[in-house]
Amino acid sequence: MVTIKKIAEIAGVSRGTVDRVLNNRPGVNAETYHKVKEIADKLGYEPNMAGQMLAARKKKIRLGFIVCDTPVDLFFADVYRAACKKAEELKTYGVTVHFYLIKELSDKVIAPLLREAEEDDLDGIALVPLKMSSVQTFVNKMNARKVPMVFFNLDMEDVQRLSYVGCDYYDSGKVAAGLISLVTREKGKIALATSFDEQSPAFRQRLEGFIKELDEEYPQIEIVNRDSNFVFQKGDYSNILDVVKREGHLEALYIINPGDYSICEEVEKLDKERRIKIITNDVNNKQKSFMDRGIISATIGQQPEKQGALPLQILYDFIGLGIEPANQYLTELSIHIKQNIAGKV
Amino acid sequence: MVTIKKIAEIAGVSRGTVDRVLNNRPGVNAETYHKVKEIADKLGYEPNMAGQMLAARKKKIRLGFIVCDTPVDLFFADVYRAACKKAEELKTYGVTVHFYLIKELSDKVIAPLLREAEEDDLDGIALVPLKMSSVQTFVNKMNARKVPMVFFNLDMEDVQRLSYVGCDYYDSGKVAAGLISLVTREKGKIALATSFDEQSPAFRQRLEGFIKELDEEYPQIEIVNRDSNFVFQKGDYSNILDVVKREGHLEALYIINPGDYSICEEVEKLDKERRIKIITNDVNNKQKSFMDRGIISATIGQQPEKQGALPLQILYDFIGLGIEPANQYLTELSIHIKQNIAGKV
DNA sequence: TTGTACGCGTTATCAA
DNA sequence: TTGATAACGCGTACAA
Repeated sequence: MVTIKKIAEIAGVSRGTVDRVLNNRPGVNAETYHKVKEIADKLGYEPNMAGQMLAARKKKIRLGFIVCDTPVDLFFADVYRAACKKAEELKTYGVTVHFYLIKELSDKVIAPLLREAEEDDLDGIALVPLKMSSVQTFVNKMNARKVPMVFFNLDMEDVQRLSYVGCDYYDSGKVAAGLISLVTREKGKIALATSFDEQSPAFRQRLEGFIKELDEEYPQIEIVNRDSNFVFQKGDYSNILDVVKREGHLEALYIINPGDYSICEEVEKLDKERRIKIITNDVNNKQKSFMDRGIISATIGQQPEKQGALPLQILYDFIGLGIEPANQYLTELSIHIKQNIAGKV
Repeated sequence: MVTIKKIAEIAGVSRGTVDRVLNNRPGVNAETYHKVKEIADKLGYEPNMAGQMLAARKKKIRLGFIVCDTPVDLFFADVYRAACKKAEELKTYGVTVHFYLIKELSDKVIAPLLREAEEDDLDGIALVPLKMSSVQTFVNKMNARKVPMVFFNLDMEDVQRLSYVGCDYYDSGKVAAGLISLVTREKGKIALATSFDEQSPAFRQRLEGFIKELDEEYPQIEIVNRDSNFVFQKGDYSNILDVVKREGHLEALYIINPGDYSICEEVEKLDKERRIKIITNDVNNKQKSFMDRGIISATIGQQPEKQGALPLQILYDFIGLGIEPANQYLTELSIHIKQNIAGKV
């Protein structure tokens, strides 16, 4: 194994010099720089993680994790849990993680929380870049301060960020289309439904991928409400139920953003013979019970554990160990049915 | 954070003594032992991994990884690849991994390979406990020598082993039943097919889980060849094809152990209208192409990467860091369709 | 510009 | 039975 010490011996310089070269720190003669660099490259130097971690403890890295924490956001509850676990693990390496819990999705509630985060002078931040003015302002400020940020669950263009951890929503829609093709045997009428979330463009991307895949691969499947009437308001599913009633033989329903999932029960009441197969997103206890009862047929997960843990790991690796992350880490679009959901919730 | 040094200070002894106590090494006065132990417990001492890893390099741990490597075993090719990657990673910690590649599944070929492994005097071994005399003998010998072993892909009862990494085949069969219920809309005729593998009881367990779940949850689905005629011989699919021909309207086919997958093409030739939905196991390039062509509808994966990497990690953690593993680590039964298979192969 | 020395936490070895 | 010390690889503060 190639160590700094070994390189120093071969190059005939001190360990300090080699360290300066490898970490691109100033104060090295150009000639020695090249000599050392060459040897290191040739021997294939890779810093030893154990040593790095041990040394990194002195840095006392402070990270922030901003996430919503409301009874209805079951997905983010899982994310939060995973982040807590990772935070505990990182303690050993001298890292402290500050959590900022969003209790309500309004600028009024979020703004003071983010002000707090600003003042805490963090070394790195993980957050969902919601399309809200308070969040946008915060992101811009942190960018100006050069504080590294990792986005999770949602990406944002035209903004400097270290990395993104989350799913590809367009592909998620395509997977939904594939599932619809399975349960319909590639033909028949189906419908769409979603709640509207102005803070996130995710459902639009899912919709796009879904329609694209269905049109291209399964032309015999007809979406009865593809251009209108698929968005329901919180608690009021009348327009969706009307569609279900109007169409005699609906084979399946893709619920993109189910809200609190009660729409599933409403649809089932209209569908005594259990003809309509419901496909939806994410995995949680409420869904699990609906699956057990045969109300939901399949669901598409997006690894909340990874979305909680990886951003913190990325920030630590970058700040503590100098490891550049990839531009994005896409979570797997896992398919869950009644039989393989047990261990997930 | 609680360190050995801190405990030593509080207890008024040296670090060496604390180390002896924490690692249950002999040569400590009973009284000091209890005093130190108590303090460590009270403060909740957790060994620092970075420190341990740094120190563990001196042990020069030697691990063995025994796996089959033939053109037809696509699943184990993925396992092997993952193990190689993990071995590379472990090099940093002073671990060398010796690979023993089984080129043919016969005692004649395997016996000398395992003899080699015996002589290499390994500190720990990862292998599939095949039901073959050469393997059984080897396992017993290693057990007598108290060499820790981790089994992957297949577990074995009545044998001391450190841990098992692989799927639950019974549950795998249940997931297959769930998929069959999806593609059939819970009714109609389906058929079974599998190649026979005497070295592994896996397909029997899958079969059991499949039938159990189908009988209990989906009584309207009929397995036309549930008691006979579902095992095909290598390259000869006549009995299965006869079943397909005989039954006019087969909705689906569950191929448990597909062999080289060519059976899928044969079935498709008989099924011009693409009525029969094929469900099978594992994920690889051959399958992917069949999925793209619509020949296979869905497949159930069992995380070959995890089966390759985790056994080595477990052995290192145990031998190098003294971390006791769980009794088993079940891999996820992931469902793959055309749309979410891209990144997997 | 370069070298030296210490500390991080754990383990092993040698001395007492 | 115990203590002291060196070593692992890295980062950095300080000295030259």
